[in-house]
Amino acid sequence: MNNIREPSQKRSIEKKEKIIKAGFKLICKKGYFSTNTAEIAKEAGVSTGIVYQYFQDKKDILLQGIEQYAKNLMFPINSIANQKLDINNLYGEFKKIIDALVKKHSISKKAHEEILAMQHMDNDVAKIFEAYELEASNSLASSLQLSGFSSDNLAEKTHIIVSMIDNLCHEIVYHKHKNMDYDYMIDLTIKAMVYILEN
Amino acid sequence: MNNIREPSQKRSIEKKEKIIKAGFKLICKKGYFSTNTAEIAKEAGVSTGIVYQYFQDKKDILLQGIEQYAKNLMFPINSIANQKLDINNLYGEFKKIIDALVKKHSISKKAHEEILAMQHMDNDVAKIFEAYELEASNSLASSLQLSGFSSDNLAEKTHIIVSMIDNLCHEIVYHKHKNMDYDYMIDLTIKAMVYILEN
Amino acid sequence: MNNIREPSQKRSIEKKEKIIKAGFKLICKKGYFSTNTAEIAKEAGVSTGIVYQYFQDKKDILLQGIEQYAKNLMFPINSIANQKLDINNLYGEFKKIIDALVKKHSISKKAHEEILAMQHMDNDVAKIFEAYELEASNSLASSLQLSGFSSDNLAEKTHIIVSMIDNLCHEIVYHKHKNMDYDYMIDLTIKAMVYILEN
Amino acid sequence: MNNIREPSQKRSIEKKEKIIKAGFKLICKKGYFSTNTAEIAKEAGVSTGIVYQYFQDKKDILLQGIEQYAKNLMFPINSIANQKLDINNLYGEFKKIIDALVKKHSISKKAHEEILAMQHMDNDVAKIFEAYELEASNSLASSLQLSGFSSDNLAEKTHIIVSMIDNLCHEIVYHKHKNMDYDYMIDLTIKAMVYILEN
DNA sequence: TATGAATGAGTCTTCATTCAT
DNA sequence: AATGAATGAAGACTCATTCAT
Repeated sequence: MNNIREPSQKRSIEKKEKIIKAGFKLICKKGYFSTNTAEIAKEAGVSTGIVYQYFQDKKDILLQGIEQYAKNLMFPINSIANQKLDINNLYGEFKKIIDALVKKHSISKKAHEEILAMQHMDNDVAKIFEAYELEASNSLASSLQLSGFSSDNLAEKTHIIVSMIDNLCHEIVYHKHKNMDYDYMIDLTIKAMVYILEN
Repeated sequence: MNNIREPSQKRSIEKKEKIIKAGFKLICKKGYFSTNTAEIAKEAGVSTGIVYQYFQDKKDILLQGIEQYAKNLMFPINSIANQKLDINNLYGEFKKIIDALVKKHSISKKAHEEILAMQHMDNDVAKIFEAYELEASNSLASSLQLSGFSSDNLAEKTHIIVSMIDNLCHEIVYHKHKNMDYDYMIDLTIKAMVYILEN
Repeated sequence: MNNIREPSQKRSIEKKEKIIKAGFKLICKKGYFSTNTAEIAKEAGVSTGIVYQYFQDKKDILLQGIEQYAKNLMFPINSIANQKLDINNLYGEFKKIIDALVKKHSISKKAHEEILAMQHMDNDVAKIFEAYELEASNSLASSLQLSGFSSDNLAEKTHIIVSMIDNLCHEIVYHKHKNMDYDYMIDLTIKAMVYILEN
Repeated sequence: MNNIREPSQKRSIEKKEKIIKAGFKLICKKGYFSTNTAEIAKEAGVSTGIVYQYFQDKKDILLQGIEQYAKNLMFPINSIANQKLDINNLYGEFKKIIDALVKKHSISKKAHEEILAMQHMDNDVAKIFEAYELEASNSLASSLQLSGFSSDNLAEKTHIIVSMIDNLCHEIVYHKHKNMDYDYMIDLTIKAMVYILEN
C-alpha cells in the first residue's frame, strides 16, 4: 500500500518543499548516513510521520533534493538546446557557457561536494546526474546542428566536451590547487574543446 | 583508556595489515556505511574483538587504509612518474597509459569515489585526499620533462589531461552510454590531449 | 469524552454500515493487524476521521462486524435450518449441502479463521464466537427432526457431522494435498456421515 | 549477510532454547502482534540484539516454537509409524491413540488455542501443521499396511481419519459444549473411523 | 593475545488517533 | 458532519563496541 501523496494543495506543496530543502541541507552538511529522519522532520518543522506521506523513504528525500539541485545547476548548459550558436565563434560560445556554469557552481560549493560524493555511493543518485549530463550533451549537439554545424560522431564529441566542462567547473570552484593559473586552464580547455569539435 | 596497541611482533603486524586490507577493500566495494566491522573481521580472518585492539574505531580502519593504499590506488597514473616517454609519439604514449589504466580502473575508481564520499564525513580523510590529488598531474609533468618535453604552463596542461584521462577511463569502465563509439572517443580524446600539450 | 455517535439519520446509518462492511471484509481477507484504518476508510469510501465518530477504536469495527456478519458467514450451514430434508436420501442431502458450502466456503472460512485468531486478543470476540458455534449443529439437528428423522444423541451426531463437513470443505477449498482423490474423499466422508446418523 | 548462527556450544543452545520458550510463552499468552521483541528478550533474560543472532526475524521465533510444540503434540500419532496394530481391533487401537492425544492436548490448552489461531494468520505456520498432519496420516497408513491391512485409497481414508481425530481432541479439550455426551461422541467417532477404513 | 557472544542505543518506518479547517 | 493532513509513540531490526572466557 504504497500511498505516497502527490500534494496539490498549496500548503502541501510548500510542506513537501520544506522537507526536501531541510533534508537536502542537512544531508549536504552532515552526510546522508549521519542525518536521520527525525532531524530532517525537525528541521522542516514537521512530524516524523508526515515525511512518509510525501516520500517513499529517506533516500527519496535525497533523490528529490538532488533532482532539483541538478536541474538548477545544469540549467545554463541544458537551456541552450535549440538556441542558435555562432559556429564561427565556438570559443566565445563555450566561454559564455562556462562562465554561467561556474557562477552556478560557486553558489553551492558545499552541497555540490556532498552530492558528488553521493553520486558514487548510490546508483539512483548517479542516474540523475548521468541523465542531466546526457541531456547537456544532447542539447549541445542539437544546438550545433541547428546552427549549421555538422560533423560525424557529434554525440561522442559533445560527450567529451561536456565532461571537460564539468571538470573545469569543479576545478575552478574548488580552487584546490593554489598555484594553478586558472585563466590559462580555461583558455586552453576551451581551445581543446573547439579542437575536438573541428577534428 | 585509549589502549590501542601498536604491534611490534611480526604476526601482529601482519594481522593489522590484513585488517586494513580487508577493511579498505570492502569499504571501497560497498561503501563505508554499508560495511560493518563483523564483515571486515571475517574478510580479514580475525575475530571482531581483535579489531579494537589495533584500531580506535571503525573510522580508523578506513583512515589507515587510505593512508596506505591511496598512493597506489587513487591515481594509478602515478606509476608512470620518472619513466621516459617518447615525446615524438605522445599519442602512442597516452594510448598505452590509458589502456593500462582502464584495466586497473574499476578498482581504483571505486576507491577514489568512496574516499571522495568520505571527505566531508571526516576532515582527516579530506586531508589525505588533497595531498595525493596533485601527484598524478605532477608525475606526468615530471616524466614529460625528463623525456625532454618542455612547455609553458605544463602544470595546467597535465592537470587538464589527467582529468580527461580520468573521465575517459570512467566512461569506458562503466560503459553507461550504449550507443557511444568508444574507440572513436578514445582516439579523439587522446588527440585533444596531444593538442593541449602542444599548444 | 467518549463521544461515539449512534447515528439516527438514514445517511449516517448507511455510512456506518459501509464502514463495518469494508472493515470486516478487509480484516477477513488480510487479518486484523495487517489492515489499517486508512484502508478501511478508503474501502468504505469515507474519510479516516469520520471512522472515529462512529467507532470507539479500530477494534470496535471488528467487533461490530463480527456481530453483524457472523451469523451469515461463520456457519453457512445454518441456512438449511428449518428446511425439510429427504431423510431417505441423506447422502444426497449432504452432497447438496457440501456442494453449496464449498462455494461459499472460501470467504467464510477466512472469516471464521480470522475471528478464531482474534478470540484471544479480545474476550468480547470470543464470546460472540462461542455463541454462534453451536448454531450450525443445532440447525442441522432441527432440520432433521422437522423432516421426521429421530435419533438418540442427535446433538452429538450433528456436532461430529458439522466438524466433518467443515474439514472436508476446508480440504477441498485449499486443495493442499495434490495427490488426493477429492471426489473419493467426499463420497466416503458423506457415507461416514450417514453412518454416524444411522448408528 | 544473513548470518544466523546455529549454536553448537551448550550455552548457546540453552540460550536459543530460552528465547524460543520465552517467545512462545508470550506469544501464546498475548498473541503474536501484541508481543514485541524487547519483551521476548527480557523474558528470556537476554538483550534484544542477541535474538537476531539466533533467529532470522520475529516470526522465526514463533515458527521454531511452533515446530517444537507441534512435534511434541503430534508425537502420539506420529510415533505409531512402523508399529504393528491389531487390525482386528481397530476400535481399540484408535481409542488408545485418541486417549494419548487428548492427554497431550490438555497440557497446553491455551497455547494450542493461540497456535490454532496463528495457523490461519500465517501460511508458514499453517505449513508446519499441515506437514505434521500429513505425517500423521502417512504414519497411520504405513502402520496399517505393515499390520496386514490393505485397502484402496488408503491415503484418503487416513487423511479423513486424522482430521476426525484432530477435531475430536479439540472438542474434548475445550469442552465448550456443556451438554454434550463426550464419551458417546468418542465412541461414535471411532466407529465412524473404523467404518471409513472398512468401506 | 584472541575469541565471538552479548549488549543496547539508535534507525527507519508504520499507523491509530486527533484536529484544524 | 466531514475531511484528510498531521502527530508521535512504538516496533523490528542493525551494528559499533565491550567483555567474559
